[in-house]
Amino acid sequence: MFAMPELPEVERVRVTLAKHVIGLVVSRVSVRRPDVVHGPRRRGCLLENQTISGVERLGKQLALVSSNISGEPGPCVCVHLGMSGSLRYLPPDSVDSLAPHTHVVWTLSSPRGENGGRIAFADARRFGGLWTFGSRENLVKSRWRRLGDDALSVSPAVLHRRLSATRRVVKAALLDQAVIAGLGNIYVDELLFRARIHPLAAANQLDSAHVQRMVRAMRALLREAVHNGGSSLRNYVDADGTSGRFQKLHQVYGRAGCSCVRCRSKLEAATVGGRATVWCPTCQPRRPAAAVTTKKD
DNA sequence: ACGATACCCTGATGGC
DNA sequence: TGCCATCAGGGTATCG
Repeated sequence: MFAMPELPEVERVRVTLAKHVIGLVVSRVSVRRPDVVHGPRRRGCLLENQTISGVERLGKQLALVSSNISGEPGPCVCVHLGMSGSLRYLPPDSVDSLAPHTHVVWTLSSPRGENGGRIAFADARRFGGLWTFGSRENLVKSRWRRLGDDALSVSPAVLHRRLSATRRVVKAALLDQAVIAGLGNIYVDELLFRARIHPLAAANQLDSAHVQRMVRAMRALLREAVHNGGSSLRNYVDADGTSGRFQKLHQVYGRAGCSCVRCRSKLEAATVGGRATVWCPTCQPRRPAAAVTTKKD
């Protein structure tokens, strides 16, 4: 348990960072730990002398998108925060020394050359990293092509199709970023609880009503989490250094053995898909379809 | 094709 | 107080 940035936390970083850096020029890049940077390393690949034109997100991954001085598309850096990564904006007047494990620092200036502050990428465990691309299009065509649709915008039909194609248990499938992008251990447990689906239910046994319920619960959950600044379990902060509050609203994650907020049953726990998993045995029946309809058995 | 497992890595935690 | 084993987890790789 550390920062664990999932979709809501990464979205907060995206918004808070974009607010400060769009339109600024990268005047210098300092790579303090070269092994966190993957992909081409030619000059400019880390956005030197480029203007930051956008900060995008797909699932848990971010992209700093640039354009050159004439506004033509420039290189692009994909940022994955992994378990413990952070991307902070440090304003021009900031006197704070860099956080421990800061691996890359972008120094920014306004188009007129005034001090524009800095962006700092830090990642203690180094499960995250940076990937360079010649253009945004290259990122989307290669690395991001391997990801499923974003959890905030996936349609029930698409998710249903993806889930129907795997015999894994639903929790394992939802954690797979190629199935759906953005969910991690916390939000999968929370959304399955809200949708009243057992984490060990077979993904390909869910009917369209289940998936529809799941998508509805997922959107509501993720939006609430974003609006609450995400979940800060140890030290997650957004680009401004602000912590989230959503951890106080978790209904099952981290509550193994506690009573269900809905029915007071004792929450159960097990390892599923290699991850600690908590659910309510009453609210989340093992066979969602059978629970109401089946008479004989 | 899938599950199980190991690995990467560091900091927080609990036991002694 | 201090040491040490344990745990946490996103993603990838490997084996069965």
